[in-house]
Amino acid sequence: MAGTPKVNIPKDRILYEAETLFAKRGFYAVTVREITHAAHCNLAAVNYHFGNKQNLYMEVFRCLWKPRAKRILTRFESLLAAQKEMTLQGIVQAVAEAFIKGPLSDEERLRHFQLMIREMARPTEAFEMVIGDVIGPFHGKLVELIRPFMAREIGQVALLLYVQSIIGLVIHFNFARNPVMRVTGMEYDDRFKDELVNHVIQFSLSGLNGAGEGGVP
Amino acid sequence: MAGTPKVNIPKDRILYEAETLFAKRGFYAVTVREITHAAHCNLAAVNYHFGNKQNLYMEVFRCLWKPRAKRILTRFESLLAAQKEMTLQGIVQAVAEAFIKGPLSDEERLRHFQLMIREMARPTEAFEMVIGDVIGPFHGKLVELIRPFMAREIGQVALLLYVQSIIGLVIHFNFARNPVMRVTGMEYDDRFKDELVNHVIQFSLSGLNGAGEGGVP
DNA sequence: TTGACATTCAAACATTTGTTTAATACATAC
DNA sequence: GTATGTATTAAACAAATGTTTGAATGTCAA
Repeated sequence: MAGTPKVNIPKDRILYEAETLFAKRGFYAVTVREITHAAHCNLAAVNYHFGNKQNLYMEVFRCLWKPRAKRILTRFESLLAAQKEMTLQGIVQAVAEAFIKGPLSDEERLRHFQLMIREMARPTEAFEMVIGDVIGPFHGKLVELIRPFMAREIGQVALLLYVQSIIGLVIHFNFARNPVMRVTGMEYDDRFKDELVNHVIQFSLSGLNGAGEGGVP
Repeated sequence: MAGTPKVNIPKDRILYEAETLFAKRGFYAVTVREITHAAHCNLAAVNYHFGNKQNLYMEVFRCLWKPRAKRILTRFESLLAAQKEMTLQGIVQAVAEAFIKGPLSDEERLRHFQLMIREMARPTEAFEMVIGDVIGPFHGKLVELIRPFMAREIGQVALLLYVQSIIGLVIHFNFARNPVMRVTGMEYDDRFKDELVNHVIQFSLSGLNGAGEGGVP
């Protein structure tokens, strides 16, 4: 059952198993029968509780994905608040830690980003929510946080691209596990995730020119 | 028909339309009937020419995806060869240009990376080819190109992560068009792609600390 | 022209799919 | 205990899916 859900009413079990399967294989590759079987309930339960398969998918985003995204952002905020003074490094560090280590279990984080990537690859109704309610606001906040540290003559688009790059990095290292593990030969254990966080900070701040100067002071 | 294929024998039309649809919507969301209809041929043609749907998917990677990947890498090589002396900036510039502008049409590039991302999200038989024959070797080559420029004390894993980050950036800006366009408000036209290339170079070399110093000299 | 082969076609096939139904079980309030 | 509304179940349904079939069509050398 892969993790077992907290609550044990069938509706919640369906939501949980549906998210796991949708994340792993995508909407069309998963059948309602698979979901209900994994959730140990009757085939008709999906239509009874959620109307139809499509709506179950949306409910997964509303009830599980979005709250989880909020948890990540809350972690980001508290990491930020814990710092004595606002620095560029502190901001990037908070992003990297919240996204790469964060408040989620490893399996949960993978699920989370796989669902997100699927929406980016093929936007559905859920895309509006993902971008409008989560990524967009977070991106905006990050822009305002970073702007004061940038040289005055930097353009608005340039600033946006910097923020996009940081986000792109953490998404990449969360999502592209398979290739990353293949080419680095590393497992995604705690040690490696620490290494990833330090790397994202280093790379985002100084890029290749700062490489080899030793990680975070 | 979205672009129309070069060759006009049914087998090639099927391959072309299949790739377009698979990239856009994924394997399971696309039906054999859709493919053959788009390719203006009979339903049975897929099974006659390719045996079954699964094998058609693999043939798309073998006959269209891999050669296209090779074209990108060839462009990378020639961009590299065109430079007087090997510099860090020259290497990153060659990567960024090959991947973001490159030898492909805009639509072709999008197709290319969408298929790749789908394999990363859910590896199939094609994943072995994508990683083993294309990404892996390219990654390895990039590592060796960049290694001489790094500080001596840099670790092997750290070096791999730097290379992964560069690749991650170009993938992100190619793949995550929808969110990037949403948050930046920009279209993926030639001007913006130039801006992207310059940004990737800037960010990969100096990160945030180099931001606002003006683009490539 | 004939014969042999490759290709195309409409139709049918067997499964699988999401969804619905109608009967049953379960709970809670009166 | 009975009634009422909710939840679960097995079974059926209609539509869609990948695949197969066998006849028809085209191609080209002898």
